[in-house]
Amino acid sequence: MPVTIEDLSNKLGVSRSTVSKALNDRGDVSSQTKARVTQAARELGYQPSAAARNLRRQRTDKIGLVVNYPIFRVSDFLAELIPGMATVAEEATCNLILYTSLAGNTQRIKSLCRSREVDGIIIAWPPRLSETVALSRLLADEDMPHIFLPRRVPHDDISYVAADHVQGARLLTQHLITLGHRRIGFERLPEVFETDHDRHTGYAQALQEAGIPYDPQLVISADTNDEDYGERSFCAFTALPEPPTAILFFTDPVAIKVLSLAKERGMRVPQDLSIAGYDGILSSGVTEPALTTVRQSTSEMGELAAESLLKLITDGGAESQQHILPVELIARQSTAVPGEGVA
Amino acid sequence: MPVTIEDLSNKLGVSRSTVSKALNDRGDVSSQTKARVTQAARELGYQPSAAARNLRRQRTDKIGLVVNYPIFRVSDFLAELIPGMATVAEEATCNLILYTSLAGNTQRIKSLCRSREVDGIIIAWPPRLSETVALSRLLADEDMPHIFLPRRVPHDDISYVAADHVQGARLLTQHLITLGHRRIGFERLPEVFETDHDRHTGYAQALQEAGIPYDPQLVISADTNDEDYGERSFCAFTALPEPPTAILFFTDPVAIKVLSLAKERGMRVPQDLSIAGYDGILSSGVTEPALTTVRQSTSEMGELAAESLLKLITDGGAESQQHILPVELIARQSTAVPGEGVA
DNA sequence: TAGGCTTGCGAAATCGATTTCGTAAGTGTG
DNA sequence: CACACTTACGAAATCGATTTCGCAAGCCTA
Repeated sequence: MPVTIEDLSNKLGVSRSTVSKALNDRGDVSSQTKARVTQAARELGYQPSAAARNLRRQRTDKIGLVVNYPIFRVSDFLAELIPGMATVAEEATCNLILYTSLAGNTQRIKSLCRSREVDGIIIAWPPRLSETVALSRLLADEDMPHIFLPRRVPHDDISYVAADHVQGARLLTQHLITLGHRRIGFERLPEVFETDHDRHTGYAQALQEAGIPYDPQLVISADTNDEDYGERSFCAFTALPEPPTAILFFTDPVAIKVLSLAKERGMRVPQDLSIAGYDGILSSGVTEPALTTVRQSTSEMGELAAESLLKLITDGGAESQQHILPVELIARQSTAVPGEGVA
Repeated sequence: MPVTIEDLSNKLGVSRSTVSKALNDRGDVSSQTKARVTQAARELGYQPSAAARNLRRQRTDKIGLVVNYPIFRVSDFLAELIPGMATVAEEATCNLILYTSLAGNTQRIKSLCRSREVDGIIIAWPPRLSETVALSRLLADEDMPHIFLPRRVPHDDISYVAADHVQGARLLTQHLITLGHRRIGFERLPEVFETDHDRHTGYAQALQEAGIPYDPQLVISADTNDEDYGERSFCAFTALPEPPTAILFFTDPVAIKVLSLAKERGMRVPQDLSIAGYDGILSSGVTEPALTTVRQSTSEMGELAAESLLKLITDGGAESQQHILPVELIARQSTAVPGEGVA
């Protein structure tokens, strides 16, 4: 049995209240007594019971991360997200609890709130906007501080951390235009509402800035019924009467798959076709050719989300936390001047 | 304020004890009362306070994962490990708490034990064997169930989950021998005691089985003072009077780095040199040439660790859990018949 | 009908901390 | 010297559940 505050108070001949106050700097205790208590606590290796403390304080110093496991398992998103998040939390003497089987289950999320086993929740799964809003309302009703990730939410009162996808798509498109491309294919993923919308905006902006007319034929919506949608998008692009000389795919994994697909069909990347991905996953750097992509710093996103949630917790959610992180273009060998190889 | 058991008992006109017993199937309650209580609990959305329950039950239904963040951040190890682990835990109505800043800090680990905020601990950082043993003793003294990952621990009373590295290195070596290699370089990493030892055993076994004499010159200990040790190992191998025709590197990231290094020096892989990695990280599949490697299923490891820890918790640690998971050879294009390219 | 047994429920103790509030001793002031 | 005021401490309430134990009512049996 671990040492309790009672053991300490018995040993010292003072009351439990005094011990507690001494250890928590509550004033109201003479400096000598405090010294004696501190000393004895160290000697006995006293550590307050988390459960007892949580119960009395109505606070757990834990934050929850709700993730959608099947979706994130494929990428290294979690690997980058979690450690930074946990580390930031720990700097505030808080810990991260993982919930991998709550995504989409409103009932169980409500239970989590009522059990009060966390002080706040980070939601990292990509639901539709309507679900996001409904969920946010639910959590607000339960007085549970929360923040969404990694999508922008177009509501003033909902907190989120996201990346600047307008800028991301814009940078990629500009990069291709600078290389001399005029027909640039753009893959859309309408399920991912705000992200898709933002990227499309950035793509259109870059075209307009360069005076290139927007051609709807070059914008193809992926059909995501199964995992192979990348292949179908690719075929749709190449089947065009006048195919693009460069294509922006929605994610790196898809672009990487298309890389080998193109090779199989005897198309050379980047000589015959420039290809770009999105996200900057680790693998994108080691393909042949290495993939041009946009990197969003997932670890920063995690850290910022944790910080913001901690603020929401302490401030009582006075003002919502909305953060858009800058992204970075990583130009590599999968994009080049049309018709030419790498320099 | 959330609904408490008191609210429920008031509303129903029964005592708190009865409510608790009804909801926890403690017998001692008539079926009608139980029905009324259950019904009312559902209506009011009652969920017991985690803190109160933890305090009384002396159990939290939480397990801790202690990781060494800086080391694991580079790979996708965590991304594969954590979700499976968390999911298994959740199937047993348990959750995973992450600790990223405890590795190596004995004092804080002891505090974690005494605060009793978790029922058991999974330790996933690669300390020396001596540290592992000392840590295990400490945890045992604190009555804290625990299990180590991902290394074998040569002590009967210490629980761990690891991969079969004897077999892993053996498979790789056999694969190269089958291709016709006779001079196979082997990179050692002596810090990683058991793992290094096991792999070396597997390497030596395979050589012996094939009747190839063991040449100590072909076995090079990496000098891991900085991150670029892969380059130094590679140079050491190529500087040999009679260099190997194939090299087994200790990890995939190192092997991948060597892939580009070799290319820079005008060596063709696999025609001039076969290269193999170890671990089967995601990136290993997309390099050019794709990397031959040994895959250990990190997700299975996580799941098994969680299961085993849960057993240790319920059984009171009656018998230690020691598991060695099989590994799988993934033969790809970075290895080939010496002098020849891919088929 | 007395005695024993089962059934169903509630009062109270308990888990281990924090926090409120009351009070005795000491200190300073006019 | 009387009176307020500060200082240091402890008794007791509190957080919200679970668990122990005692008791009353109903039932059965001899």
